[in-house]
Order: sequence, then C-alpha cells, then structure tokens
Amino acid sequence: MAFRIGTLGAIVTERFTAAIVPLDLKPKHVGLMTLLEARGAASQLDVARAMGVAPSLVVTLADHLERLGAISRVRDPDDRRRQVLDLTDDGRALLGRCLEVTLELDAELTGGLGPGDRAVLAKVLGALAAQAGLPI
Amino acid sequence: MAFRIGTLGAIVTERFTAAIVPLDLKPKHVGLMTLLEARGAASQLDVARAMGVAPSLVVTLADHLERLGAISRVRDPDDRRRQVLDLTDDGRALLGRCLEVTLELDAELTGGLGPGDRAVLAKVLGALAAQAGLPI
DNA sequence: GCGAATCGTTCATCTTGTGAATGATGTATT
DNA sequence: AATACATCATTCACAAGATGAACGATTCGC
Repeated sequence: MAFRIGTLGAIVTERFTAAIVPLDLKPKHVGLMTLLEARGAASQLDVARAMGVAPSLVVTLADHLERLGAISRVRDPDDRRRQVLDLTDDGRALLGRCLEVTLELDAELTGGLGPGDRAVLAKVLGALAAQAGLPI
Repeated sequence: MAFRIGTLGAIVTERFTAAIVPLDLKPKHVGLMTLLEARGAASQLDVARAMGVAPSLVVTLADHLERLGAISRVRDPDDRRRQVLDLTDDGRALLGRCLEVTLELDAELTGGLGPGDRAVLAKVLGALAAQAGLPI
C-alpha cells in the first residue's frame, strides 16, 4: 500500500507553515516553544540537541521569540555560559493560538472523516510522534 | 483533538528526503516524475503550474533529471517555444525505486499498526491526497 | 592556577526557491 | 505582410533557512 507519505508530508507542512504566518511564526519557532512547554526551561544547547538543529540556528530562533516576548532568556547563575530559555505567559498564550490554528487545520484536513476514523488517525499519529520522541 | 499534524508533516518530510538521497533525488524531483507518470508528457510551464512552483525552478529540476537520464526534453515541433518533458524507461525504473523506498518508509512508520488501522490511514491519506489534487 | 572543554555568538557559505530581464518563438490586428 | 503583443524557457541577482568553523567568555580537571 503506497501512502506516498513523503509527498503528503510536504503538503501538510506547507499548509501549516502558511497557517501560522499571521502569528509571525515559522514551524521551528512552534517546535521550540512546544519543547519549552513540555520540558520547562532549557539551555540553548539542550534545545539544539532536542530539535536536531545547529546551535547557531537556536540563536536566531530565540532572538525572534524573545523579540515577540514569547520567551525569556537569562544567564544561568550557576553556569554563566548557559543561556536559559523559558516560556513567558505571553509565550503560553501564543502557543495557545498556535494550537487553535493546528486544530483548524486538522479539522480542515480530516473534515470528511467519521469519529471512529478520527480516533484511529489520532492513535496512529500519536504513535508516530512517540516514535519521533515528540511531546504531543 | 490535537494532531499536531504540521509538526509531524515536517518530520515525515525530513525522513522521506533522507531516504531518497541515495537515489540522488530531492522530493521535488520525485514530484515532477510522478506528475509525468500520471499525466504523460508535459511542457515545463504545465509542470510549473501543476507543482505550484516557479518556472525557473522547473528548469533546474529538469536539468538534473535529464542528466540522470530519467526524462527526455524535446522542443515541441508544433510550438517551438515549448520544451516537452517525458519520462524515459530509465525514469520509470527510477520512479519504481522511489516507490520501494516509499513503501519501506511507510512500513517503518506504520509498523506498529494493525491491518484495520492501516486501512483507515490509507483512506485518510487518500482523501487528503485527492483534496490536494494529487495522483496517488 | 593552567590547559582543555563547553556554551553562545558571529560570519562565511550552501541550498532552495523566487522574480525580473532577456531572447526566441508564436498570435492577432490591421 | 508587417507590426505589436503575448508566451515559453532560460539566466541572473537575490532572499530565506540552515550549517559549520572560528572566536570570546566561561567553567572544569588536574
């Protein structure tokens, strides 16, 4: 059975990217905030490793999120090399709006499905996320 | 119910991209070949419109596929502005190997699922593909 | 204390993609 | 038939996203 899941992944990604443009966010920003929400405060290097991304990219992402007021960024007093990131209340609110957008997209994409099918899809995607080590 | 389908889309896309590296292909190359397989020969502008991509990008993609011997590229004798692309036999074989890779990835991602769940997933993704106007 | 490792940042660079300019060809109007 | 306009492919300059190497500031092991 050929799902062509790769091509579909690209389409879904594209739609999601477009859907969060009004929030002034890119998918990686959402990924970073989601990570902070799930794990609590973390150093930039921790974030880079968890996201599978170069540390220099985290600088850029954190710059942007800090400018939006979505995260705080303070030197760890116990190790002043570390820059500790954490979600602000504004950040949590912003992440809430991301969730709304996500739900709308989910609804749009799975509109034709019955409740049973939706449950199965949720299970499948949950398993997929767990496999990817993703908080969901 | 939050599927976080956007984030998952990114993960799947990434995996697919990695999986076709050995074939010297990127996802868009596969998209172009799939299009030619489904619709038959097409001009570069047709391809650009169908893929939702700039015509100048099709030049690059076609250059690469032509170098691989996967597509032919001939001037339309009836309208010599048009450069007509078509899959070669080698291209069809290459696309076959892409399908194998896709099937392996599908199997890997849905390994823990029962046959009923897989059927539902196939249906859901099929509907999604149809909605995106994608041949599947 | 001193050399080595770690963390964040900057910088040069690569890749992917777009959009404008160009040249070749085709179409329409007169 | 000639001229103006539109269309197609191509090239070029450029923007965005991401990487890796170099560097400065720290901290750790000895």
